[in-house]
Amino acid sequence: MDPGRGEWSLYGGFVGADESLTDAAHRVLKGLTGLDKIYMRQVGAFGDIDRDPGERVISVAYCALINVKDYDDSLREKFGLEWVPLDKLPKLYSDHNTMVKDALSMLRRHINTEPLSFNLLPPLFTLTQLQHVYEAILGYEIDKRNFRKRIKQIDFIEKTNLIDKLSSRRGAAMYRFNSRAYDAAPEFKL
Amino acid sequence: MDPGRGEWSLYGGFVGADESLTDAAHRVLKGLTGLDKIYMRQVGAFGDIDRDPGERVISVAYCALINVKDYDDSLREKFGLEWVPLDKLPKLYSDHNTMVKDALSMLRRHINTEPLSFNLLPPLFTLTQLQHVYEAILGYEIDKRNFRKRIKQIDFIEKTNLIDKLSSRRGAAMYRFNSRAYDAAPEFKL
DNA sequence: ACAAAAGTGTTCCCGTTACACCCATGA
DNA sequence: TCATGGGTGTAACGGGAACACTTTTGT
Repeated sequence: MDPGRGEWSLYGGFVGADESLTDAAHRVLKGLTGLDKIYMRQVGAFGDIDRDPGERVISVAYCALINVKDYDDSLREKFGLEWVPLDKLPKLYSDHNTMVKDALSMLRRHINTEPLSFNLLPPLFTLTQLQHVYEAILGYEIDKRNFRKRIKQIDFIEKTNLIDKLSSRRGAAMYRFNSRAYDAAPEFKL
Repeated sequence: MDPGRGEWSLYGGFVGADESLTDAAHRVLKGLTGLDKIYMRQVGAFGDIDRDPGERVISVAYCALINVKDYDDSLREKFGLEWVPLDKLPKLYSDHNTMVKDALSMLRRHINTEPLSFNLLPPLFTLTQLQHVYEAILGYEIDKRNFRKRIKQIDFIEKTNLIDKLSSRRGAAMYRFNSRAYDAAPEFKL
């Protein structure tokens, strides 16, 4: 968002006396996007003295994954927010660039350990869509055959009988994240 | 430490209005141990509402590596502290067990990426000592030959001509961490 | 017919692991 | 001489990366 300080910044809020950090993060996110029950992880606490020229502020950054498709754009305009591609990220206010950097490396570290990707996809998705999510998060391209080989080994990504005819002439099989199978399996490694 | 609540807890302190989180962590550690310029990393912020039954407290946990040999034991008694082996760690106050767990997994994740180990060793050390540090942090035993093979590839761990005659009859070559070489090398991976 | 995306196996390479014996020395 | 820890090489394995062509169908 643009708070009028001459630099863009991440959106934030204050923690209420009777809510946890996690609750506060979800509250802020919900107010901003209308979305709830979302993948969200703490990035870390930022506590340099002069991070905010006004008063002393300690911030705890959180990282959430939301699908822009689910997002009500009128909220964006209402709050003066902009979506920015990571490779076009400008210099941000204070230490916010560090927050983004830390969040991103956390995402990359977790993508093979936690079912992140499904927060960015509709309930039914094609393997190509899933691969695009991986490539977006990792920042490089993946070999299609190797990727599909890996996915096939994961038992909580289920193939359905449905065919998506929108994205290609031939049609692509649609897959589904089976959260029941995921919860049952103690072995992570996506 | 034992704050008299009936449960052991980690040691903490409050952040001053004119010091950063990092500075506060170092200050507390120094007051407690006399040690400074120590490897220290933030573990995370802990913000549940009822973590402290008294008043609302948000804690930011830090993890430091200190060599007990460097530690003045009179400080320990003065503050009522105890060193506890991880496998004997009791149930701690509030969410402090989570802090320890998170700190440990962070250490394990970083041991191959950052020169952690040297904070736990004297300036000159034998390969067996270094291996013991690895085993202590990772929590399992490592094959001696494979370990030494890996270490040999690392150019910022230097063999010296000095021989340690204390730990064995035969004597073991002593090694040194070359911080100059480390800073010069952009490739991490210890 | 052709354009556009879906789908499919094999080979190679490299890093990790497993594994056992001789050496030097002080007591 | 023997007990103690120091020091060394090789073979098997497995996961990851590279790589190209056929299929389906709407236009």
